[in-house]
Amino acid sequence: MKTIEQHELAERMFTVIGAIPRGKVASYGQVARLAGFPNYARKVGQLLKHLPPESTLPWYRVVNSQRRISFASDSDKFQEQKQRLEAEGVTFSGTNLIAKQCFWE
DNA sequence: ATGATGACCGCGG
DNA sequence: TCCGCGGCCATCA
Repeated sequence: MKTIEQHELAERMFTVIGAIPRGKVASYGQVARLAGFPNYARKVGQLLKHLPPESTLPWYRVVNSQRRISFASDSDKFQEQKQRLEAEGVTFSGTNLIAKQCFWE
């Protein structure tokens, strides 16, 4: 993939993520597709991973296609993401499965 | 150059 | 629902 497109890819993916409404979630794959880069779900994760801590981007509204948080359930990151989502009204089942609150069906 | 590693995905069993 | 497997694509040792 060309370098110039890399920039476009990141820019568009951030735009898409920023468009996810409060209380709703979207999967990595969906973000990639809507950004115009199907098959780049892993890239989304890679970008969020390097996101600066002070970023205001709602990274926590991105979960995997199984409607689950992609961090180990015992990790701090998992707790943080879950807490942020619950603060917006997102509900989890006992097995940490997120209720059907996907932005894009 | 090559193989391992991810904040992944979809299909089966 | 829970696993395993193959496919996917960039990054790094």
